[in-house]
Amino acid sequence: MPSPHNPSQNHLLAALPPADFERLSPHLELVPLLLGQMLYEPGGQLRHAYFPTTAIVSLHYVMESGASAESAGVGNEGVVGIALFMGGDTTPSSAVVQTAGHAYRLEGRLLKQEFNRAGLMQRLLLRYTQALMTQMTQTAACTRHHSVEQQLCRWLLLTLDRAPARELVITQELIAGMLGVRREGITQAAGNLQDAGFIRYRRGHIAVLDRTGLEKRTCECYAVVKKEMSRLLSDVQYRQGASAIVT
Amino acid sequence: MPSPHNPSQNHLLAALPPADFERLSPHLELVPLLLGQMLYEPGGQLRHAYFPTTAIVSLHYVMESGASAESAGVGNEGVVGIALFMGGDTTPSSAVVQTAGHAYRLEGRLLKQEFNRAGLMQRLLLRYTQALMTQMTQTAACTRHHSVEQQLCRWLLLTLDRAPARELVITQELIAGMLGVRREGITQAAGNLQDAGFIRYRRGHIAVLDRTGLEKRTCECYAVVKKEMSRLLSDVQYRQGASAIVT
DNA sequence: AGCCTTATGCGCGGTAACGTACAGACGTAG
DNA sequence: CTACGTCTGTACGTTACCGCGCATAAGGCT
Repeated sequence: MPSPHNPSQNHLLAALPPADFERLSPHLELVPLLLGQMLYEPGGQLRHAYFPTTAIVSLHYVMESGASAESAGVGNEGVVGIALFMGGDTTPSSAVVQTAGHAYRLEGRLLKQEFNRAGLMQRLLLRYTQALMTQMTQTAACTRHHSVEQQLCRWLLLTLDRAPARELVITQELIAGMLGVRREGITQAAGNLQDAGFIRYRRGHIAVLDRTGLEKRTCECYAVVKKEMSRLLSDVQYRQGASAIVT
Repeated sequence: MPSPHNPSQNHLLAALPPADFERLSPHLELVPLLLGQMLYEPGGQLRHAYFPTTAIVSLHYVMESGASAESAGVGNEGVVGIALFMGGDTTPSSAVVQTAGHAYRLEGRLLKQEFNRAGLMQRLLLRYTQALMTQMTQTAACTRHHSVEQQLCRWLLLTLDRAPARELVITQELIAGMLGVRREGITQAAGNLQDAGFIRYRRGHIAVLDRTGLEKRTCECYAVVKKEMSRLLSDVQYRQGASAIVT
């Protein structure tokens, strides 16, 4: 009986040609990621890169005052630890597990090595990084010009796209931390969405009932990020389909 | 009598070892960048990369509503056209000249080629890209949590660091567009700073009289970006000093 | 079952920034 | 040197979000 876990659940890993995959595979270690766990601290030396499968990780900056704001999220479409191959080795922002689940981790040294082969993995990582930048830019613009409710819709949709189920396990308090707003602001916005019949929630669980409704209520930012992601990573998604064979 | 312009005025170009520089140098074309000029449109194919010397370029996203927000600025410490070597070829955001001046431009194809040599230029470009991401993250957080006045201070300082003079040529209207706020908001904040004796301005000109004052009045975001820039690009700055010899 | 932690709901006053409208002031062009 | 366009100052009501405080309820734990 095979494990339900498989590196191909991560799109980047799934997109690798067999030869590259075989080379990395022995070094991929399945690790559980717990809610709230900090994968790396601001300024701390990165040891591993994480390729999420079912987990979702949030990249964000925490201010001196304790206030915080997410700049981007990472799910099974990407990897946590960009700085390893970008050459900075660390960043001033932190990576925190936003949805518990699993990831495959790889020693930083090996990721760098693989990157420097200048093969498909390098191309994938660079294109993924660009997608990440789009997310960051869009987050900044959205923060500036859109309402909390619109931002909540955007966040729910982006998270849902990465989540294995249609129910998210997260408190309003945590969502508030991601968006950098008050908890009460989320309570109110979520209340509106529930009244509209788009979502239903209870103590740390949010079920999405009507995706289309959320898409209508959110701002353009969701679509921009989504479109750019699929443009940049389209071949990644294609190959992911093929990965079932490998399994 | 030599031209006052020199590729080494751009830190990335200045940091190249002579061999690499000689290879690129014949293809570097000095171009004037006019205020408001759009170097590339959202989604448009990038043809050239631009290495600013005296010009400053703003990367920002323009919403459907016409509202906009800057995600990062690029001066002589960097390059405009990251997407060329990241593999996406284009981005949903645009690049607009924020301070008129000059830049050296290089055909996209040649930049890609140089990047793929996997030499120092690649390392520089990647580290610069990481610095850019820090700027984006910080902009998002700053937008969320800090006042218009603090953001104005941050913006002035970052711009000043890239400007050749201590007087900036820009209207309040344009600054408002960068920060994504109302023009009146800038008028008010700038008025405060002038009353405090930190700046003096008149119709499109802003002279900075007291840097230290601005630094005291701004938020932590300026320091974070600045520090990360110098950490990631320290050897770049070092070599820039040496470039005087080449001149 | 009952308790106790933790998540959510709600109200109130405060405020920063918005949208709009208009007046003055600068400086270039004619 | 006059006129006009552009940039800046000011003032209004409006709004979204904040900060605080507390009430209520849900659900895990013993």
